[in-house]
Amino acid sequence: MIRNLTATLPSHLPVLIAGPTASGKSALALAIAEAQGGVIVNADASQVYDCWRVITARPSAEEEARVPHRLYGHVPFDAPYSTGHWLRDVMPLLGEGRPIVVGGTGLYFLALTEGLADIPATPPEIRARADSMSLEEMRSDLDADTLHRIDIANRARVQRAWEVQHVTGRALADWQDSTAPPLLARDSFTGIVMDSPKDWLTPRIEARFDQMLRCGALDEARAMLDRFDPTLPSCRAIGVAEAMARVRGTIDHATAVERASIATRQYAKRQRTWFRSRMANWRWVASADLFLS
RNA sequence: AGGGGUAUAGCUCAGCUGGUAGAGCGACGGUCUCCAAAACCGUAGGUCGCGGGUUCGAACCCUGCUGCCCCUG
Repeated sequence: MIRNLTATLPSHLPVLIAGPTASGKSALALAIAEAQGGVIVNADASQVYDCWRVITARPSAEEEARVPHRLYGHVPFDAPYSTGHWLRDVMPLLGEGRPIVVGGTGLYFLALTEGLADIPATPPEIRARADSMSLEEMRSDLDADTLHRIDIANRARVQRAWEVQHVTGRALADWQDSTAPPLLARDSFTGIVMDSPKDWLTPRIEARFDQMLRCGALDEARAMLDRFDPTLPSCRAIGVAEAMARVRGTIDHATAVERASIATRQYAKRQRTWFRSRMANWRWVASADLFLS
C-alpha cells in the first residue's frame, strides 16, 4: 500500500505529510525517502527539543541513520522557539535535496504553504511584562482592526497582538496584511494528510504511551528531574508531566497512561479539526489502509 | 449482628430552613498568521439508588428495602 502510494508521487516535488499523533506519518515519510530519496524534515513543535526523544515519539537513532533527518532535537530544552524560528530553520533545507516535511503542527504547515508575517521576535523583557498584565489592560492598548481579527477571549492571542504592537509600534493586523508569499506555493509540493479516525487512533495512542513508559520515557524524565520547568514549552509536551510524576512516584502506571492518553486524544482531535479545515485540498490517505501490507 | 454514615450527569462532588437540579473533569463539535503537544469558544448528558408515605409541592421530611463506607462486638 505504501509502495502504491509512493509510486504516484512526483519525485521532483517536496512532500508534506501532516497527520495526528500516532497516525503513522513518520513511517510513511521514511518509506517514501527510502523509495525515492529525500531528506526528512521535522514539522512537529515538540520534537525540536533536545531533551525528549521517546516521549515526543521522535524517530529512533536507527531510523535517523537510514535517511537524513533534519530539525529533530536541534533546540535546547530551555531556548525560546516558535513558528517563526522553525520557518527560518526550514528555509535553507528546501534547497538541499528533496524535502519530505512531516509533522503534526498545523501552524508550521500553514506558515510554510501560506506564509507568515515577518514580525520581529518578542524580547524576554517584553514577554515578561505582558505575562504580568491583565487581559483587559492588553486589550485596551490594541487597535480596532486587530481586535476585530483576533479572539478577544483568548489570552494567548491577545497577548501576541499586544506584544507585536508594543515591540514594533505597528498593529498585528497591519503586519499580517503585508505577509509575504509562502515558501511553498500550493502547486509546488505534494500535500498528504493522514486520515486517522478516532476509533482507529485511540487504541494506538494508549498502547504507545504505555510502551513509551516501559522503554525509555522514564529515563528521559529522570535525566530532566532537576531541570524540569512546567512553564517551558518543551516541558509542556504531552506525557512529560505524567512521566515526571511516575519518576517521583506520585501516580501509578495506569493513571499515567490514562492521563497522557486523554491529553493525546484531545490533541489529536484539535489536529484533525485543523487539517480538515485547512488541508481539505491535500491528498487524504487512510492510516488504516497504509499499513495493511 | 448492632450502631452510625452515605447513595445526585460517564467520574469527583455542590444543592441554605421542602418550590421538579448545578460545578469541575471527561465526552462531543468548533476557532486559531510565530509560547501551537499551546490558548480559546460552544453543545449534549440526570424519571436525584428502589418502593411506599407526609405535603398544594420532595433531591431535601418520615418509613421499608438494596448497595457501599466506618465503628463496636
